[in-house]
Amino acid sequence: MRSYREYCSVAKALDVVGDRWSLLIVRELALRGACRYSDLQEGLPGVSTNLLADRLRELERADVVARREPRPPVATPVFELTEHGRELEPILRGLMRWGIRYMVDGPAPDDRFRGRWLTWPAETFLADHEPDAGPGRIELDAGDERIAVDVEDGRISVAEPDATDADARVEGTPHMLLGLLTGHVGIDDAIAAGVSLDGSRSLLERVLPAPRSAARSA
Amino acid sequence: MRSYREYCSVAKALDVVGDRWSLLIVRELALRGACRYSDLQEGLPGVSTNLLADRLRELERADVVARREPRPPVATPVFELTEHGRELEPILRGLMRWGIRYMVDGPAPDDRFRGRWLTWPAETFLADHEPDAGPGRIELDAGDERIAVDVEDGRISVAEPDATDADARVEGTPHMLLGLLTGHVGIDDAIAAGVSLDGSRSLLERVLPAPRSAARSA
DNA sequence: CCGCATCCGGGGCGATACTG
DNA sequence: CAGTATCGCCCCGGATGCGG
Repeated sequence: MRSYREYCSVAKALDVVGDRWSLLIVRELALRGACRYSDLQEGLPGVSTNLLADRLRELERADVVARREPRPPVATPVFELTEHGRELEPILRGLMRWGIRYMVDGPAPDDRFRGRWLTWPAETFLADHEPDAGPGRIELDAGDERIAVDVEDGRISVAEPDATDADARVEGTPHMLLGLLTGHVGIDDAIAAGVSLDGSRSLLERVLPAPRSAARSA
Repeated sequence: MRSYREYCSVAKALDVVGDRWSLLIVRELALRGACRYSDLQEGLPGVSTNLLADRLRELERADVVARREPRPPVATPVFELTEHGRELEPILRGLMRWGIRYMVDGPAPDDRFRGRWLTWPAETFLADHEPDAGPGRIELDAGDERIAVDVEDGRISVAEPDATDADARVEGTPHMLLGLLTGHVGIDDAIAAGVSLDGSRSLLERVLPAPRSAARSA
């Protein structure tokens, strides 16, 4: 991008990450950790391949992204955030929270979705309201890929689902799952709208936020 | 801007404020409060008039900016942030802090500057290290416009300079003033580099951060 | 197959001129 | 003062090619 040519720190930051796709590339690297070029493509539906290569180069030059060439057995380079790049995460989480209002009405007809994008909403909006109730795991399944929400000692963390079987499994559309996480949809309304809940309902109730104005129960 | 068409809250936020100049317009409105079209032009050197008009329209549609038409005696419309728009301020402050690293080497030859852009750095990096020492005011003058830093009861706030005369006045290049605020330049080095300090040096020392690695004293 | 580089078409962007 | 109008240009997007 052309520089704003302003001696202002906000403008300088945007000179570096204000380009189209740049912050979404950082989002993907922050959510995935180190990953390959094709992983980034999968997590950034809509990006064109030349743009992705261009941005990665620019971000590498600006010390936001580092490219590692693995040892000979593995041939494909791996991209990851530098420490400086990782410092963008709170800003991205801020944008996530700010943008929630544009999500509550559901996706546009041709919006793409990846389950991983629920990670920050889960960590932001969920809370353990019964810290003494012991650990538990909730699996969220929005169709394409699942995430695991771990609840323990008053803390919420998100992991990739592994062999560990969850105490509760919630399956539904991205719109409904996000509505549950943000409190815009209550459990009963979600189930009425097609969400399926297997396992411990009480574990889910333990972490969900209090319903917001738009969420009425039947 | 074209939508990213991703059902992700970060992407949706960038659909709204990811356009070129959009976040800088929000910066200017956050720093100034309600102001006129020409005020925005003055605070956004480099923006073209059609872009500014376009962005203001888009931001108004997205409920980030509100346009008020004053009563007949005053004929010119006034722009201000909505409540939703004001919620971008912590994000902009985060970008400011993140971008500081691109400022420490000084401005590019053709960078523009406005004194108001020192407001957030002052509020971020200064601190009252002697909360019981009584109130004081420091005026920062980078040539084009001044800002007043008020120190009182352990708190730092920035105001526009008025008739109140300051206890200390610091005058110098934007680069040197920012270096002082961030701790990259010590007082003595700043003075040696051409910064002029009138009034209470101790008041300045009371609020400046501890020098960072790059700041050596002579 | 993965990781890009190249090649256009279209539109966002930048600079200037102009008008109520 | 507050924009609108116009016109290039270059960035972006989509498709394709191609070497390792």
